[in-house]
Amino acid sequence: MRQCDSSPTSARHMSRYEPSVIEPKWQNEWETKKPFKTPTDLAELKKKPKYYVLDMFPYPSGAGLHVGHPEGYTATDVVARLKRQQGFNVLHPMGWDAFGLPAERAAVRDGIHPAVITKRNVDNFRRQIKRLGFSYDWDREVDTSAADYYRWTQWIFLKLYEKGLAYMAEVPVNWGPALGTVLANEEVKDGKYVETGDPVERRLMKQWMLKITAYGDRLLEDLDGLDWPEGIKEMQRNWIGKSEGAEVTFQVQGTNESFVVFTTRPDTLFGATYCTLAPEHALVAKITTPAQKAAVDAYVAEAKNKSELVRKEEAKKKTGVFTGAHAINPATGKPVPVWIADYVLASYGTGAIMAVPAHDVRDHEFAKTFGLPIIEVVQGGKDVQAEAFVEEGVAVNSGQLDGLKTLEAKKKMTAWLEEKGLGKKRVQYQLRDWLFSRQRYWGEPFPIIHLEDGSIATVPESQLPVELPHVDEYKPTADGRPPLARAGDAWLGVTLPDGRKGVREVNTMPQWAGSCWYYLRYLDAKNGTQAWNPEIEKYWMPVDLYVGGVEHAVLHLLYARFWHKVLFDCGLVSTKEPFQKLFNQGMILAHSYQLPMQKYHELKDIDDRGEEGAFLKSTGERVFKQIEKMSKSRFNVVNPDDVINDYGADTLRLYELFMGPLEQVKPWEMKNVEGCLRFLERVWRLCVDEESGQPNQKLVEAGPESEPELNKALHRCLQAVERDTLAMRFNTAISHMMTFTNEAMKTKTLPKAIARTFITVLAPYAPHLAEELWSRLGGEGLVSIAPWPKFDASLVVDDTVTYAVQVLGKLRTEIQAPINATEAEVRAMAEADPKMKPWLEGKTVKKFVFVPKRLVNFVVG
RNA sequence: GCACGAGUGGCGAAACUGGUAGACGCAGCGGACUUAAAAUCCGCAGACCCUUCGGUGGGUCAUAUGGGUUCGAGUCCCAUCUCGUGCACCA
Repeated sequence: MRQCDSSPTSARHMSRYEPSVIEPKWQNEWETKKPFKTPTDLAELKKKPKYYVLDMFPYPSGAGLHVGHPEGYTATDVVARLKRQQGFNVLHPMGWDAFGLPAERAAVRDGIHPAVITKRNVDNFRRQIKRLGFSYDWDREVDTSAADYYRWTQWIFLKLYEKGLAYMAEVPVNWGPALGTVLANEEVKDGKYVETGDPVERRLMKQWMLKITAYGDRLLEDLDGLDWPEGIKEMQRNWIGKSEGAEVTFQVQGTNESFVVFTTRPDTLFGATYCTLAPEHALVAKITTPAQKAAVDAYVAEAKNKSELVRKEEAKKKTGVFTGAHAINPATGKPVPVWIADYVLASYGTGAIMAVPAHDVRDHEFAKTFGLPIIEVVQGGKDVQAEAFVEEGVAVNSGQLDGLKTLEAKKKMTAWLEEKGLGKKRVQYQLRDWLFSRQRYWGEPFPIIHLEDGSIATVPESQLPVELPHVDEYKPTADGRPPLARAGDAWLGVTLPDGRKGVREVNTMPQWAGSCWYYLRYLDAKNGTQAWNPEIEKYWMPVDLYVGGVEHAVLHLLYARFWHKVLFDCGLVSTKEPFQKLFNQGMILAHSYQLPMQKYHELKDIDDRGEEGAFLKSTGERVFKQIEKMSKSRFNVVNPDDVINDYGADTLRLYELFMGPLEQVKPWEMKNVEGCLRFLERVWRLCVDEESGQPNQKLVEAGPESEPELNKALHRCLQAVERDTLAMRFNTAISHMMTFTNEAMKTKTLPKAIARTFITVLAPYAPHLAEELWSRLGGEGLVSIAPWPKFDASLVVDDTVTYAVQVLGKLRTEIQAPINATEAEVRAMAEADPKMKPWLEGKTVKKFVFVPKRLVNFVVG
């Protein structure tokens, strides 16, 4: 840790680099002069090109920030500052995803209103974030739990409802009888509530659903035009899970009953030797023969009770029971047995499959287990009795399909099925409709009224918001209705203008709702009459750069895209996609110290002797040192407040980015933070004489050409920083600034023009230090909005370059050659080099490789 | 099991479309300044071997492992191992 000379009498003290003095000073200056305030006037805006840089806004938890949060925020801030200096109107806002479960739990526990808890947390988050000196336009701050925000969330819900995309359905939810409430999936493990161990059951409840499946195709197709990491796009594609195939109807032998299966391989219908229904399938009870009833009932009951864990463990072995019934294979006309098995999922497809053991791994295992026939219908594999052949091939044993390749066989069979009325083409998605209601207090109320006659009325737009009512407690009611049911009749009861009476919806929306459109509210955050002004929306959208954690790869990004497309269809936004470029930062890990018995210890209790190992100070016991995700329970959370107290915000910002590539997972090393501080101190000393506090005597009023070599280094630095920053390679951008500083240390004089230009370049990364030096060096106004310097292309190239001279690909010597030397000239120089003599003497050069400005290679015989 | 990503000095990492591997920083070592230390400044630094009075000169091996393509591979291809992340019988 840094040793500070705190003696007030020391002259040095007053003139050394003191982040704790200059950082609040400049933050104050920015706060009052508002250089980062983005114009709201459209005419004003249109004078400049736009750039919208967005951070995924945080959920303000009670724990406060850890150093992982500001990693992405620092990256976007550097880009925002650079773009601003380059003359763009930059939109760079911050806000709070403020509804959510933790605040509600705390409210139930302590009897405090969740709004109070949330405000406390937001205030703390804002304070911590402000200490890093980010250039947010704080006048656009949004809070999803504020009534003037969720008013518009409700308004968008009405749009969804009007388009028929919101509907109510009976769906299974996690019901905790002991708590009288519905639980989130994350609160349930092994069929028990994680906190108390009370059992949780699946129960059907009437819930609001959003028809995201109606947008499945567009959500899939429009991924192609986005500048997103390929991995994230792939995860979304898998999540949507589009597969094309056919539905086939099977008649149950000797009855009027039939069932429909979904298959992606209609070409293998001739090989379907049995069918399998999910245990939950409605037909199971009807077709089971009396002889099999006991066994089937037992299996169904067991499957119902099987916990997730048990099913995972048993995933390898196939279980199932014969129903006693047979179905007719429509292709062969022959009866095949109908089984039930829990490897068939009720929730996917039709809950029934035709089993083709020869060409499906799972069906093959099942057939082997129960001795069912395996018939090859696609040629190309090995022995299908031993192993399923799942690839494409040529149809055999398939009547009219014989000899066709898989693709044609699929088409022909589908056409045949359609012609005979036995089936049809079908596209199946894994994507399900979105369960959109929660039985919670701390969320957006639905603008919905349930009328006495059972119909649904919406609250008119003019009467929004439907505000959260006051309730005596934030728990469900005694009879298990959501907390909003505790609100009095004054809130619950509604009489429409036409005299009809009804009751308000008591469910609330999920946390995702607010985050689905916050990027639009930032555009026009103060608008009291519209969610946003359409002209302003046209100017700013789409988001040019969106940075956040990979954990939101699927849900948040898919839900937001869905809403955006609906808004697009309503003519309310001008782009079909909200986020043009997406970048995921990697997680920051930290060392943790753990005794063999799993107990974690804080760093302050540890004696870390490096290679020797780490030991517990109190007992001398050896502890394991490991690198893990930061978490409270591992005692390895690094708080940015502490880092700022010890090193300053500029050092923290720099280290966040210098650690390594932004997208990579990497460990926090306190030791390396010091290196960043040292760099900033060097920059300080370059400009300020620590003895006197006056500008360093090295600084001269001369022009940049008085130190030509340094000027070249400056322009090289300029070029590299601009290029690397815009490519989001911040770590190398910083290293180039370090290299320039090292050069500047060596020269006799430092022309002020050079120093000022360098400070302008440093400004996006270490803005407080840059402002202070800028003002001390007589810069005009704030460096944060000073124009970005242009590098001189003629200065970044040397007149001579170093050529590597290789023989058979191995480096033998180096030579200097003029930048535009010809191949023949360079070859002659290389051959003339005395060091080359032993390598070339008596050899014939079979080939000569010349790579301009880089190397030559003699291929000798 | 499947999908995706990643393996480079003691450590975090650089290396543009195949072209001098290890920039920059941390830790380390030597020197200067100092009564001394810290800080600072200057310098050294992949491993091994030969050579030299020497801080000289030179060579070999090195980017997880084994092959391949190429004048030339950290980078491209094949196989294997390890780690991380996501998904979990999706018909």
